[in-house]
Amino acid sequence: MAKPNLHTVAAHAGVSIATVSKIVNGVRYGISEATLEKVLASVQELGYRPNRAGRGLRTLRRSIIGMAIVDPSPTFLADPFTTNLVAGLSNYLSEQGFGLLLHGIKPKHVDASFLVKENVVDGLCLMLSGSAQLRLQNTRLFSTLSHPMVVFQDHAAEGIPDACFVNQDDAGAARELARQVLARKPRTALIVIPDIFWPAIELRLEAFWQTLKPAGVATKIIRCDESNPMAIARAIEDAIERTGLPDVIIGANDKIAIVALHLLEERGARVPEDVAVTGFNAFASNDYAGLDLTTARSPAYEMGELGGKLLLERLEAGRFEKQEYTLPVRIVPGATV
Amino acid sequence: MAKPNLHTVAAHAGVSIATVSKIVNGVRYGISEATLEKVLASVQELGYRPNRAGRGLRTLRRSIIGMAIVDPSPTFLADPFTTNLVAGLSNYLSEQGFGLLLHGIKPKHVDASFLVKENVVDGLCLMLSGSAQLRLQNTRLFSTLSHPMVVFQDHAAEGIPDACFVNQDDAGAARELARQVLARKPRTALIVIPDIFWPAIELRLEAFWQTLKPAGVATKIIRCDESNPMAIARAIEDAIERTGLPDVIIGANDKIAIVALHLLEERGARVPEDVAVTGFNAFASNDYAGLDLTTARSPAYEMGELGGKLLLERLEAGRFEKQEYTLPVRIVPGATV
DNA sequence: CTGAAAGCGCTTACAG
DNA sequence: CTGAAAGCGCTTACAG
Repeated sequence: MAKPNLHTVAAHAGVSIATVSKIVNGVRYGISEATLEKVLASVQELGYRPNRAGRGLRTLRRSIIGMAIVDPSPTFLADPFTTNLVAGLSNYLSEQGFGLLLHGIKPKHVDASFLVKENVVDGLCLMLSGSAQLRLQNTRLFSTLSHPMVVFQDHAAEGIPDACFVNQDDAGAARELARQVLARKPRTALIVIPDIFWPAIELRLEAFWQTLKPAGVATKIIRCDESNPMAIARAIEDAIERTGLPDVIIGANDKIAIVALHLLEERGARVPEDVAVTGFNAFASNDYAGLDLTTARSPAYEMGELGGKLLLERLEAGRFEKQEYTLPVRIVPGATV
Repeated sequence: MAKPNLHTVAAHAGVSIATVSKIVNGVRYGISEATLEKVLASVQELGYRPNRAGRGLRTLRRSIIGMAIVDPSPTFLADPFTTNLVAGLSNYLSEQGFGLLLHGIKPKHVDASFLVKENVVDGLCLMLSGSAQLRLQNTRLFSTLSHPMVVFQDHAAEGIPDACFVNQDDAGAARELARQVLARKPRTALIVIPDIFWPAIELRLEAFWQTLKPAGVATKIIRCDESNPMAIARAIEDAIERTGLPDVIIGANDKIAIVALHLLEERGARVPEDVAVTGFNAFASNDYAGLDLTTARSPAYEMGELGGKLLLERLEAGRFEKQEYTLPVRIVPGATV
């Protein structure tokens, strides 16, 4: 049996499609009680559900927001930051009757995405990995689509109109963590970051560096494949072999810090007496490690909600009020510094 | 500047909209070389992107699949099982030019979801928590929408037409884990499961029980809020207080097993000599714990891909070929049994 | 090889 | 209070 449409319902109730349309859309003025009841009964009986393609065509609004996550990994949702952000965004949009079209895209294939090639959404949310240059290039590409955009974890750039940037205060929290570390008067520090470029990581790195350097701390930076705990451990081991045990190990995120803690335990180094350790972007999922890590808690879920809110307000108002928002990141004092 | 449509492009190229439509859709027969070039140039120059609402209305196909995750938690994406499944599904659909509309729904609010109230998608993927009765009720509700459905981690039921069920072999893997545990000749076992109802958990529980019971193992089952490591630890502590240290602790998933391992270490119990421990649904994200846990690796990503494939084949063929698929779950031998 | 025309399901300004 | 009609952007069978 074919799906009922406005005509089916109108015929069943003995009224015009215009009347059914009004009632289905909640218009109640200028509708007689009798008609209302008849139509509502028919809708119920036939199981009518409005086809969004029809409404979308008529109103040129589809009530769908696209979320493009540009990430080289197929498990682009693996990171709890992404997961929490998407959950916050999706829940907010759902409450407002909007759908979230989720799309993980490889950095090299952005132009092949149907979000780019076709006109499917009312607005776009973006989260991009890659070097600043590649990110800018991809952001420009998305911006040619003339959809309002909310970009997460990146900073405003020239020539990106109708966009709003939503960040967490990576630099501020990294500075604060570094300051706490400095209280231990370290002489050497090892900063461990992922080999994939993420803008937030670069910001943290910069803030760590700018705080430790002037204090005279000899700081070394190493990169590793953070999707693999073995690779993280090997990278840290290597660094220790070469330059000895540092006074501090700063993980660019909690995963890295957790691997560092296990490795230090194996080597019999005391934390924080011999080596202090910090993480970043704490999420509930890390609590299972049972480690009392000094770290910073990410407001990823709230960022998702805020991004959704800003995008829907933009759709309403015709423009973004502010170009950039930065959410505070709370330091989680632990036992590792 | 308004978005270009078929008319804009047709006017620019000096042809009819029918011709532009054909060319944009890749039709190449019966099109002269000159026309092809002219139109392609106009498309390029104007930055034309077909509006899916228009095509969708005409073809009654929207190339969008809905994924409904019925979960009481707002962070419905927190579990790595869900995350991997969604990534596999989303990637498969993207490759085929389909979009994934993601929607986390509270069990009590299913009928308020726009996936239910409106006609937005070509097909539906479902993942449901809750008691068997509540799940069946919600599955029935979704099935009244007459969309083809792929249901993950649940079993075929009466009165759900046009649906296909995709599972992992929870029972088989649980039986195998229990058998390995039995090799240690345990007399007592503690099974720890989440207090939220998930069908997969029930299946594992049943399989553990059916394997341990006939072997004469005194088996106790406790429930806990697995979203909170403290709550897990407290529940296990309580059980140990009451009935002493069991010979085996069986976690319904890896999170629970990891908390159990930390707790046993604190108590000075040796693993596996004093207490053997098993987990379930291992994912890369758990490797960071640095524990060599005996567990089972979930094919969640592959389940997502398979679900997407089955749904698109169903759209093509008009019906599902098989009603149920069960993917194997590989045991990961560790050092905790 | 090309285009005119019908129609997918819906909303809305307007006439009655 | 109700409905006829136009039109959103597109595809497709058909005529030329």
